[in-house]
Amino acid sequence: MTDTLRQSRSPLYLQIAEILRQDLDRGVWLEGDFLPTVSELSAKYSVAKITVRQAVKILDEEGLLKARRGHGTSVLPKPPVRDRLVLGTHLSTLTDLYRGDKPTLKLLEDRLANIPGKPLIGNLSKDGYHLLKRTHSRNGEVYCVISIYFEKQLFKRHEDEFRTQLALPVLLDSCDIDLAHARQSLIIGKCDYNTARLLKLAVGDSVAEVQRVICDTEDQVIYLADVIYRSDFVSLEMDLLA
Amino acid sequence: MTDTLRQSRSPLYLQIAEILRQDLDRGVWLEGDFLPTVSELSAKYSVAKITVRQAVKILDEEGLLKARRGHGTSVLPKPPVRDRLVLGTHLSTLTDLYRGDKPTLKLLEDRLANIPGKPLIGNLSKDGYHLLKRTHSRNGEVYCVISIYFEKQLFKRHEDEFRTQLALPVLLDSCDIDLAHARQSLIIGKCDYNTARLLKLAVGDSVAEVQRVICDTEDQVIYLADVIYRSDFVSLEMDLLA
DNA sequence: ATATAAAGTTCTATATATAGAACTTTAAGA
DNA sequence: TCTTAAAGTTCTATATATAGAACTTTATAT
Repeated sequence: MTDTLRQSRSPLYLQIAEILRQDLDRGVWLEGDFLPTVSELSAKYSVAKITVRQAVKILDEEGLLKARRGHGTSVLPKPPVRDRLVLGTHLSTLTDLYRGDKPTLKLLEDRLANIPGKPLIGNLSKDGYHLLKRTHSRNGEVYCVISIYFEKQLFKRHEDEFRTQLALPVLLDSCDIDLAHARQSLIIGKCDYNTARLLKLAVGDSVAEVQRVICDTEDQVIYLADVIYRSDFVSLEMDLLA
Repeated sequence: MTDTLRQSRSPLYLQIAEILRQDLDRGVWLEGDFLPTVSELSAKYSVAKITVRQAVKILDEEGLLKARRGHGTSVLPKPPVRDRLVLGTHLSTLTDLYRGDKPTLKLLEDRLANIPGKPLIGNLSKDGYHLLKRTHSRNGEVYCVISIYFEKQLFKRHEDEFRTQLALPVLLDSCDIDLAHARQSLIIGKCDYNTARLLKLAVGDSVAEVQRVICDTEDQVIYLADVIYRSDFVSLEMDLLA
């Protein structure tokens, strides 16, 4: 049971920690149970006891386990699970996501900019775009970095609202904005250095990279958001027969 | 520029490699360009030259760069990008995904089983379920592990087809199957040991955990699939105004 | 042929990861 | 109080990660 573990460049103790974390999560052991001893785990995974001990130490530090000499390693009560953000699959549900619980916004960039790359749909405005880049936090935790490109004229008409509120509710609630097409994409990527700093992650940790594009009736992009979410914060759910 | 890097438990050289890989991917350097020298990168990231050299070696091994003494480190042509699987957001598009390019199936388990946990929607059949667990491969690469639970009576009626073909096309094309509700969820998780072996990943690597549930008109679950995709294989795209 | 530039190696050094064994400390039961 | 069980420490050991410096090798320009 070591081929896969030893082929990885990740330290063994981190992998063992992850295996144990997942076993805990899926209920292999319940609160109050004892894990197999360090010696047993060492034999099971064919690694040194110090390696298991280091792994257990991490989980101890995370509040999942309690190791005590002369006693064993016991399972602590599961910490309350932070709810995941359910990314809506319709503009209205996506927008509703924020009505109840507005995150804390922190502005990072506020300037004229061109949309990088090719959008999912639509054509780019010749007037250019206004970029607001900011982080969203909830309970003190930064959970996403969002770069929003507003079509310049649109931005001018709603500047005060866009600067102070979440963008999608503003877009949907404004009578003078004609939304004709909207698409969203998601891929799973890896955190880069700048995003790692903002999201309190390590470089290479997984993130959800989401792009949302909204076009008017002339198929012009009026809103484009590139969002990097911490992967542990998001989930998606959708009706396959809608 | 080292706080974030040194707070991680991941070896520095792996993080530097990831930073460089992402810079390459986003076009900071193009084919034929030279990277900054090992000394320059060492200074930039405040790490030893041997650390940078190890990072560059990984990218050299991946075919992204070519380091030559007396010359520098040049950028090689990007390897062809493997297309991501676009996970449909409607049953029909999801099913069409497979019509054109059937993956290679490898059976892992084939037995009576109960659906673990609570499904997204619907009620569980008292008759129980038949489980087929298998891997899907494309071009020799295993890209997902899928556990499909078929309602027992349904399975009996279509056993030969379910055993040899992809399940969703069978479900949709059969006249005697009444699909009333279908939902899909996705979260981003981490690879466990068993899945790591099957998907040729390391424990802890990111994966997409998808559940699809289909119910009949009596709100009974007739099909439930738990799928673990390699995160680099999947993408989602959806119409937000559908 | 020579000089310069840059990767790569060797050296000395410390820190961390991992291994196995022996020993110590703590906890709990008899 | 004693015994047993299990975590934790210390020891010896090797491997790997990381650091800085000096040196070597290779490639290229002059």
